[in-house]
Amino acid sequence: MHCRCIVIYEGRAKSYLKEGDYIIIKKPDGTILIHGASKQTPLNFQCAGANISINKNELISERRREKLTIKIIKIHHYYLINEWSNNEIEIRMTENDLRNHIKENIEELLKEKIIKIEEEYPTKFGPIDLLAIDVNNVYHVIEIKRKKASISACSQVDRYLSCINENKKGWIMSPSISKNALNYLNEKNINWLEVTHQTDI
Amino acid sequence: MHCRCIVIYEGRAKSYLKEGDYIIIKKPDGTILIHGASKQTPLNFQCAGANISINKNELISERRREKLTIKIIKIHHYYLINEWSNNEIEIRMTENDLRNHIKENIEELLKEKIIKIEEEYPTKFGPIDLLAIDVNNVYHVIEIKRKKASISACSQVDRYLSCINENKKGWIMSPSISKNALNYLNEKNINWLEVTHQTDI
DNA sequence: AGTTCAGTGATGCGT
DNA sequence: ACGCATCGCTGAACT
Repeated sequence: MHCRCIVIYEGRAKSYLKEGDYIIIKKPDGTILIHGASKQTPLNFQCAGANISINKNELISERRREKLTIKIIKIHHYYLINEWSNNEIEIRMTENDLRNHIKENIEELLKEKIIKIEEEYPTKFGPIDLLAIDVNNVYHVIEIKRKKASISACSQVDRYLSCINENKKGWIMSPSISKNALNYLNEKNINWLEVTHQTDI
Repeated sequence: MHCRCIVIYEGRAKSYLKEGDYIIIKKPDGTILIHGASKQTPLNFQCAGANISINKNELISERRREKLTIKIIKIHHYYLINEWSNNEIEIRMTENDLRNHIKENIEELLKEKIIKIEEEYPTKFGPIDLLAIDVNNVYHVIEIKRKKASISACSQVDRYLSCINENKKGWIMSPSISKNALNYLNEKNINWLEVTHQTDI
């Protein structure tokens, strides 16, 4: 629907969208999107599962503690979508793909004989992406990032290392790493290894 | 536009969206959105700044190293948007709002006489949300989160504290905090203070 | 229902 | 450009 309207939101935050001409999309699952003439993200929205009611020229969408109110002033165009697919998209080159690739080539990457490897190994500070134990009983704590690793990734490894009471070595594996992150690593017992996505799949 | 199509993306990742009936939105800034019948997020998209070309029944959008290809099979409905506002949305209850509130009430919150306070104080590991210096020359390093603080917020404070060579005290101020984060705080010289948003504005 | 984490995150701001 | 932090992040998986 293309219309002139005002949008008010109250919930996790509060927002006010002043009168203008916007595109409003309502999906069968209760999702509402209000799009302006630019940007990928909607100006306002309501997520799936909302209950929609109409009061005169107001469209009200409520969901848990969130309320979206659209005051409709003039409808420019209305279109009802009869055929609308609900297919999922297939995505590759995710962190998971990279992790599988690293796992399969772990001995070559670490240049050690590995006797055990665990994915998402739980610690009290969160799960370690890959924990590899080598033949000398050194624990390799590996954090994987699908794109450039930043300083927060270093802190993650740091926290995980503090949970391991064995001989240990920290690793960040990513296609690239920020300068600050490298500086931080140099002050800690953590290593960075460049890994690339398998794009030929 | 409502149409039957197939969408292929190659860039930061790769994706394939199988033939189906979807809603395609093209914005004046080059943004493209492909929406399925559910979810708030688009199935595929291209961000602002892309160049669009048409080759027979294929719509190709290129931007830096990203290429989105839409193979159009059948157009069910086409609508050209003539009046489309580019207004911005006003949002309140953001982190910035919370920071201002904390800044105004800093002495009451810290229970100290404060002689100097800085916002976004720069360090080599990033900017400190609020740095308050009290009458005893203790540096209070304050990290603010608008909602539940997680363990990464603790690491942030930890990194910032390592940049201060004075008597110092670390703080996280947020409406709530995760269990893991509290565990981490207890092992460090960092405090958590519950603060709430001013919702009456 | 809460919690945690990845994401083609996007977006904005600083250097 | 890169680096960094926020977001009503969303969505998904697990508890």
